[in-house]
Amino acid sequence: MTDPRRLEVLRAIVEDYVQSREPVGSRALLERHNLGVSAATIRNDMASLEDEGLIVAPHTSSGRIPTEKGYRHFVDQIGDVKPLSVAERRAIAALIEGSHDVNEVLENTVRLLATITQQVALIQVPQYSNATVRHIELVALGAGQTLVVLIASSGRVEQRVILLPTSVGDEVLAGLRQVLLSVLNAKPISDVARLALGIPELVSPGMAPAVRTIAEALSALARNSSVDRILTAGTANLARSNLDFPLSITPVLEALEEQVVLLRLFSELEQDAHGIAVGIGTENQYIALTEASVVATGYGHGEQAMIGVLGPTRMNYPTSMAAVRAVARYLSRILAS
Amino acid sequence: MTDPRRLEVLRAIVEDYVQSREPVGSRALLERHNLGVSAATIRNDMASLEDEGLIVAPHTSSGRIPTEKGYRHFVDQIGDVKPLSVAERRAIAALIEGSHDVNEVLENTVRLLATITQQVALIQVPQYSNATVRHIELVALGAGQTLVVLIASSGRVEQRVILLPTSVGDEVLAGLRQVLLSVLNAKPISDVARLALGIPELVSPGMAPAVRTIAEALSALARNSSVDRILTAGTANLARSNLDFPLSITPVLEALEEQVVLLRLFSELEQDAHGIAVGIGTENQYIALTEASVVATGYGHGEQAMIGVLGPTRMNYPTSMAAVRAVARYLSRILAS
DNA sequence: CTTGGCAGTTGAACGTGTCGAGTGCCAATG
DNA sequence: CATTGGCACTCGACACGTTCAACTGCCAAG
Repeated sequence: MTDPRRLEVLRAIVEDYVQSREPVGSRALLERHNLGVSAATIRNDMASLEDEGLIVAPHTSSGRIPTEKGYRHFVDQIGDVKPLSVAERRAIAALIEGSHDVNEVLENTVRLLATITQQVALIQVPQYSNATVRHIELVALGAGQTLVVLIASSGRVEQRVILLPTSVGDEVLAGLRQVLLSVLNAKPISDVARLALGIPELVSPGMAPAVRTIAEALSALARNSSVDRILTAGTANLARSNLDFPLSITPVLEALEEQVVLLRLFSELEQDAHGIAVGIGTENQYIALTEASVVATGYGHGEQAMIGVLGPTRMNYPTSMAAVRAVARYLSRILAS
Repeated sequence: MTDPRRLEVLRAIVEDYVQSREPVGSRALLERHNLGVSAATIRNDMASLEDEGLIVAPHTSSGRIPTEKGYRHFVDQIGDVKPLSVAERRAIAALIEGSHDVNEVLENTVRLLATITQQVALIQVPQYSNATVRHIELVALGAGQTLVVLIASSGRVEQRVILLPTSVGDEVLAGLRQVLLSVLNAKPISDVARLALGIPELVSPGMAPAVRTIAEALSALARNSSVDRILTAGTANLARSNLDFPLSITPVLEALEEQVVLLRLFSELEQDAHGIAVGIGTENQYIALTEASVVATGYGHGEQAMIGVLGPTRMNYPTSMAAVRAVARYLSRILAS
């Protein structure tokens, strides 16, 4: 399958089908693209493409639509990703730079990506595996309830309210904080759970139960802090492509509410030569997403996290790839500054 | 309209239509409910109900379906809200009690409510308007970046990373923290913005610019902290009731992504005698939600925040009301402990 | 006020015929 | 040997007509 004209025909079929959502026949193809050959020749090429499983005819006498394999060939064939329009790039710059907090940047970014691609956008909150403990705070809330705050060097803040077995005052908490910090400060987050175990032995026996409770909370927070999260935006766009999900968009919406599924989805993708990963239909392992495609790429320091869009298999891949890549680049730049 | 039989007929029509999604005729009604009268009598009653605008016939010769006004009568007519099943109540107790953090409780609760009602669930994060400043933390992140953390007595934690005009070390930050706390500690969150303005004058002129930046960040955090948020769950359930939204579920999904809309939706509801608020169709001001209904109730101290479900106008009101009320009660109990 | 019956209405379902788009194949051609 | 024009054939979409079942509304009788 190296015949350049056949590749061209495949490309034309994908483009037309993506736009019209209707099977495309040989004649219609001729009208919209000047391929320099007659309809009959196209038909022969189409027959070959069908033999190779790249396109398929829904019914005996109707136009062809691309198969997953066809989309895959189409995507692999894309030489260079076209840049975004000036207006789009300006919108990206304006919105991203207008945010303060890291979280705010991510939220605005994912909404923006959803808007420009008209699809569901996903962004993984960056994980700093080498983050260390920057600070620990204990705050008495009254009635024995205490707020435990763990601040990581990455800027991530985790909090939890716990109930201490013995009620303690602010000054005691301040002392405890010193003990905790002496052991944990500047230590890797990943070591917190282990180190926290030994802390109760450092204090007076009377305080040990309270400290044990706090240590457990810190372990949980540290674990939490190293758990990935994924933000989504534009789920409403899914409903618009209702017709593209033969059965229903329900399973897709359900999958979008399951962080675990999305994380696995991202982790299973492999980036191609352009640094963009595309998962088409059943290439995505998760059953609910076998009718969907994902376009994603890494961003940030060492591409530690991913950003991407999710839509129907019949999606405009070039546009999505361009948007995802452009947004990821801007985002990386902002985060690095 | 005080004829008890007619009310009974209305109730039967609503129940049947909610279950079958099909216009209900006089004969079908007789088969499913023993009303003690003949079909002809029912027909007369139906004619009266139609005159009053409580039901309507989609086409000349077809069964009747309830109008919004009909649903409203139906809901108002509900005498007592039936309790949940033992299994359901056990599930609520288990899930809610298994959470640590306040936020975790809310997240689990809203997911649970979505599951048992098979609808979209919404929960407003409680607002403590009388919350005070419990703690302020400044953490140097390097490269002049500083993390500002504001902890409220409500347990809410707001954070933001800022860029200081002059780079300052940890020990200086500790001093600044003392100054900030001396002014703001235990003050109402609502006063932070005003009080923070005067702080730069309390420090040496050299530090003033840095402190001004911090003060601005604190103002923003305080403002943020008194902004309501709404968590949602079960959006996938919307897709299942696709047929109940004549046009499309797109506008509804869009509305669900807009916090402002949801807040206004909640704020416009009025609770009835049972303490449950029901907004039916166009009773909801927001255009995208005029085909939807909301069932909600307050929870927590003084019913400061609301929890509820959103679904098609053709929803099972008694079940939804029961679930919302039960979940709200459990939640209030947990939060109070 | 209720009831049985009857005429009238109407959307849904189904079968039929036509139309257009598209394919596959084949012989002819450069 | 790839390409081309032509032709027969297939099949879904659409429009149309018919039938069917479910209702309603009304009326006269109980």
